[in-house]
Amino acid sequence: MSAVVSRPAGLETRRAILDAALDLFSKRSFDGASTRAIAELAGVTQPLLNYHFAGKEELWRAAVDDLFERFRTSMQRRLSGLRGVDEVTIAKLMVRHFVEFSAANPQLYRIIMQESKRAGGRLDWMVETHVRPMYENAVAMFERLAARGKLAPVAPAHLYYLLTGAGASVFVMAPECQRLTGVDPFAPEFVAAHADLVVDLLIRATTEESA
Amino acid sequence: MSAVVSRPAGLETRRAILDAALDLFSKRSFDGASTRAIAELAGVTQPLLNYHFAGKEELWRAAVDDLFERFRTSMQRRLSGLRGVDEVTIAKLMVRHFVEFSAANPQLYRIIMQESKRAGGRLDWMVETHVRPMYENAVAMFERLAARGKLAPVAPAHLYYLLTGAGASVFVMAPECQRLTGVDPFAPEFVAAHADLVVDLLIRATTEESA
DNA sequence: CATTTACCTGATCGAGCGATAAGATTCGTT
DNA sequence: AACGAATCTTATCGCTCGATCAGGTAAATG
Repeated sequence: MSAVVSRPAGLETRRAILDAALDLFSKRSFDGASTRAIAELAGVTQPLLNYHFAGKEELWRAAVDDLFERFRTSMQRRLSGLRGVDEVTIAKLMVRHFVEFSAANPQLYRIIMQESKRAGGRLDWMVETHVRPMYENAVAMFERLAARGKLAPVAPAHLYYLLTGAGASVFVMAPECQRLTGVDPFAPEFVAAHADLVVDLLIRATTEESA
Repeated sequence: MSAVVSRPAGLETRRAILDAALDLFSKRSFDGASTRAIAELAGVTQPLLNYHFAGKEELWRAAVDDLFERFRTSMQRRLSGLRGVDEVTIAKLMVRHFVEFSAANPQLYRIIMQESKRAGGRLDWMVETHVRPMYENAVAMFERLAARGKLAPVAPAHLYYLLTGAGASVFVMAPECQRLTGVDPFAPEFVAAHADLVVDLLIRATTEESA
């Protein structure tokens, strides 16, 4: 029974709740993020979450929907108007965008990793609703690269987790990285260098070079 | 006030509690794993956890100690008696062992990733007690490889998170991998192939080959 | 055999959890 | 200005959490 949003104040509040929920769900996990903490961060009272969303689980789903939607649209925007461009270049752009998005929105892979550790309803829903389309895009990219000899002919499961793990882990674990190495992984130069590394690792540079 | 363990039954119970705690802490996070659930999985009653350990936090620390200790000893055993062997071969063995250990004990990187998302006392303790020594070993390995031209001269923070993320993520996220791709990442052939891939990615094969 | 002490359990505490009910308030509509 | 729906709050429910306590059982010790 999510409310019929029809006034600007309601939309703003919804937005604030979603942002707070993403922050706390991603850092503290589903169980560790209390609805009271989310409400406080959003600047509202706790029962209001149940007015805008049907319950904690549905708030989580709405927040995850919002985050994946942002990833999809940003990727589409990045790749729009590149119809004639070389496929290897497009693949590099896709990988680079994934790394950059993971740096700007570490919540995405924090939540994915959190839920992926344990079988259950939330994982099932997330995989079928959001992860599988992402995965199939990645697999199609792997196949285009393999057809051009730019990728070892390995099962896509290896490449997918290799790529996402290598590209997103630093940002997922940013507080540890900061404390362990003294380096801020969100610094623009670090993000750029990391994206370069991941691109180079995945796509063996042979002769041509782009982006 | 951890008890002075001096009878075999106590040691066995301690072991069962630690195993249950590792399983649930790693899958459900610190907050999500209730002491009652841990006790039930260990086959004991809940107040017994407070007899053997001073509280939830200290149980967590004991479990994490145990896990890192297992990693250290298994790595030492793997590398013992290799004093004269080529350093590149040793590096490959280290990376391979890391991947294989992450497959056999996904709890390690599940817990590391969980705690690394959020600054706090548990992260501080874990980094200074366990992660930093591991990291320094890795950095020393990177430097030996770079000195032989086997590694791009990149800041160790990049390489460390690249390596660990690429090597451990599949196993951390095994339930998702199973559902998403139908592949069981714990199957021996998958583990071996993944280790090969990570080794090849990190250490650019030039001419020689070993292990 | 009696005593001590390590090991373990049942009962229960206060605190925090997610959720709901009832009512106040705000704002677009007429 | 008045009405009604949308928005938000205060108070409170039942439940589970981690922790404590008093007591029971069993094994090693003298």
